[in-house]
Amino acid sequence: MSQRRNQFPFDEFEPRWQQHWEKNKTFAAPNPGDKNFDVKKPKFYALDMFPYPSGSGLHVGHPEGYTATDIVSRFKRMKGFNVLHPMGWDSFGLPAEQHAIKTGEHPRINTENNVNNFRRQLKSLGFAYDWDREIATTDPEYVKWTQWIFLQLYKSYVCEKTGKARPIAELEKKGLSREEIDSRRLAFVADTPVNWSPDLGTVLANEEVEEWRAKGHTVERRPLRQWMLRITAFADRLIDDLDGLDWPEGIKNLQRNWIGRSEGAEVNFSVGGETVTVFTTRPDTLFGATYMVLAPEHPLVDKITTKTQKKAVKDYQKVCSSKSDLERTGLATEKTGVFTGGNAINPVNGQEIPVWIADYVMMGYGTGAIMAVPAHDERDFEFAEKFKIPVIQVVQAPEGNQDKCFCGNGVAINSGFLDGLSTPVAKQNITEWLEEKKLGKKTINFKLRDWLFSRQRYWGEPFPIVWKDGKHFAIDESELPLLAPELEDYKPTGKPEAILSKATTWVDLGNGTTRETNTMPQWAGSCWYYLRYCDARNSDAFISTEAESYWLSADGKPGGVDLYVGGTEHAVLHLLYARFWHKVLYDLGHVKTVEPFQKLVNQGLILGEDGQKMSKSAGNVVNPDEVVKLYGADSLRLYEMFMGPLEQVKPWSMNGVEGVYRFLARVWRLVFEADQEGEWKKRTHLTENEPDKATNKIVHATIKKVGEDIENLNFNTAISQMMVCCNELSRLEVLPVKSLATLLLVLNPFAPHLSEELYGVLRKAFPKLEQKDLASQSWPEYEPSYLIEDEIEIVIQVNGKVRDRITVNREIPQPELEALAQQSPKVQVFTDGKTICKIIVVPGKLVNIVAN
RNA sequence: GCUCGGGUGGCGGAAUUGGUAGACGCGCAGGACUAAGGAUCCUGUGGGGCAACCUGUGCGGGUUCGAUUCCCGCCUCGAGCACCA
Repeated sequence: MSQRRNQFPFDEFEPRWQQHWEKNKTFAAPNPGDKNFDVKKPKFYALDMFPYPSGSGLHVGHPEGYTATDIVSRFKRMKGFNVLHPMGWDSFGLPAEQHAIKTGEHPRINTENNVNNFRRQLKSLGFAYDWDREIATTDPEYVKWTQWIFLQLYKSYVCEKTGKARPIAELEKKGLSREEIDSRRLAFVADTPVNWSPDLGTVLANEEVEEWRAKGHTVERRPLRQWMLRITAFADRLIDDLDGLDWPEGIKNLQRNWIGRSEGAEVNFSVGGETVTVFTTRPDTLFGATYMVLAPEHPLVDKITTKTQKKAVKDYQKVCSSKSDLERTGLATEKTGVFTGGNAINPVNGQEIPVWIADYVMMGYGTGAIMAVPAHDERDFEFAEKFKIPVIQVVQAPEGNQDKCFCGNGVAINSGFLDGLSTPVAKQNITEWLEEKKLGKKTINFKLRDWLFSRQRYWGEPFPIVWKDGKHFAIDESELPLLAPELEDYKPTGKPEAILSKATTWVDLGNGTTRETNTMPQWAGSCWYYLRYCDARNSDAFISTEAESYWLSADGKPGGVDLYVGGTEHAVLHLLYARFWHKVLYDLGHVKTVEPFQKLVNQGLILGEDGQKMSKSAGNVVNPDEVVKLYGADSLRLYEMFMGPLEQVKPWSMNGVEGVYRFLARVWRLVFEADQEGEWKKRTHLTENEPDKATNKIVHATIKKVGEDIENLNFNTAISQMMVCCNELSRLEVLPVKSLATLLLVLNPFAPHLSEELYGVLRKAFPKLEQKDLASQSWPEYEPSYLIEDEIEIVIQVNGKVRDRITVNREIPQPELEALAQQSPKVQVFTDGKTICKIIVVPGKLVNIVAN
């Protein structure tokens, strides 16, 4: 490749400005109590989802969201806000540990290297972060407070009356037993079936299983003693509080769906002396129940099964237990099941119905048992058809509905005292009836399960817990942080024992006391990092009351972070977990907002140039370092914002980068021109004269448009407007510096290096200009009168089609305009011989003549 | 199957309390400058037609003086969820 000459010396001035900002701490945000804190300034908290510092470095998806928040942050600063715009590292995680397994090197070393590389890359893009607030979830000082928050969960329970988290000490005062108290903690131990991977040496979350299997790891199900967090106690609030948030509707729906609230009733059936409770959302169809199904693992199956069916039932249970949840539920396969031989008595009419077991009923949802109403449930219908079980209609579908199996609302029939009632009324009536007879009750069920919180890894926060005589105890807060000991090797044992159990001297505290050896999942650190940024160096508390009140003040809204930008991949993980922790901290009085993130925006994925997802195997990965080297940081920033709407998925294009690079070069050449030797020399066409009308118009239209577009996160159209402005200024023979300086000022949030560099030159040459960096200046006000034209162009339509355009005075009276329109020869071609029946005038825009 | 979000030139995209479709950029074509241009500048660029004009925002209807925008019915792409009783 031949040598290419840069169109402007970004490689020289970009690093220089980055050092300038770093040295002057230009973007340091003062906290309440700090010397330069101005209490009159409103705050703005712009947050990026902090990255996991992987070994492969930044990819172009990171700067997309980061540039968006950076532009908004710089803009808000200019608008007089005290802006919190921090960055940090989600630095616990499996890859660093796998590196350690291979090399024997402590994961901290690998993590630090990666963090250093990420920091270098981010700094090379000129983001206006307050680097004094940088945090890493692996920092001992950070781990300390993550563990401290865990202890708050451990020491809390949810009051049944208020639904709020309360200190566990209240239960101790009431004299509850140790067992009762432990069973109510927000952080508790339970034996539960989990996904265990022997070669990874840890349990995995359900949603991680597929990913690791695809990479060739084995994952099996087995019951293990695990730490859980009682997120289910917050299910209602996690759904209800979504309403007040400025989040994409799609993400809200994902969370609602994930939490999965459904209202219905529990109904008790009697089966051979035992009571089997089922959950249904359609208690109104109780008269139509023609059989019952238990999950194969249901504890009552053995008691119910008759002798003759014993073998068939056992065989079926065996087949089911070997299937994973995914195999059972993944592809909608044909219904299977086995009759237990037992019969249940329908409480509403005393009829006997057969009890089956089938794997389409899950032990983990509801009560693990259902009443089957084949006439009004598709799954039951399918099952009943296959096994020749009767179908009884109990809901009359509205007129015209021909479905064999009708699942909607209608009118109850064949249902005794419910007959004639509409579905919602019937539901209510039967539920009241069941409650009266103590045969059931109104119930709300959730899909959400408690959060499996322990991992058997090394590279995570150890639990601040010790064990003695089979009981767990919190360690004293003064002992935090509790750090993991050094290990000889990090290889998994292959047994479902946490890897920290290898560190016997660390584990064994004598007197029969041992440490908990599990560690927390990566989510622990990301659950509260947005709080720590507000007061990152506080060693007395995870956040001070003053910092919390100021930075998270919400002005009546639920959430405190003003803008949170990141990908959709965390929709039901991080974003749900963080909301949960925040609510616990709220209940316990540590924060004053109910929600953490008021406004959330998801940036769209950037695809490769080929329209495919970027991946090493596809060979379409774009390296930001490479782009910065060829075109500069400003070009990268500007291109990623110019590609299209922030939320949209869009493909990369190097030609597109070239396009914005040319635009920046044109801005550069408003100030500089190359002489014979190719050296950049300041141009002589700059003037202190007042701009003319047209120049004022475009410049002030740009101020207005760019400001509004930034507020609405429409960066692509803001850039387009600045291009138009630059093009117009390029055409001027004499360029008023005043206009140019304004363009540079509005360009500054987007292309901070180039704009500062050029402004630095201007302000030296023209002492009348503001003698401050652009970053320290105020956002300009636009002058509305400059935007008004005296002469405007009016479109003239005949029957809705454009036939002519005329230029008229802005204040022209309507009758005169109508007359002018009709006089147009081009219009008359289409109106001749026709009757004009109507003239529609849109002021300032068009005239439509209706003729036929 | 359900939920959400899309479908506009050769490409990324702009415009919707209904009012000039295609801003801006890329690409392409022609020209200028030049020893040279893969730099820069100028001009053109949805399709058809020499032209006047005709036509055009996934498809089919509707409302309207006027629809990319609103309504009804489809097709299609992407993302997520998926036997949740």
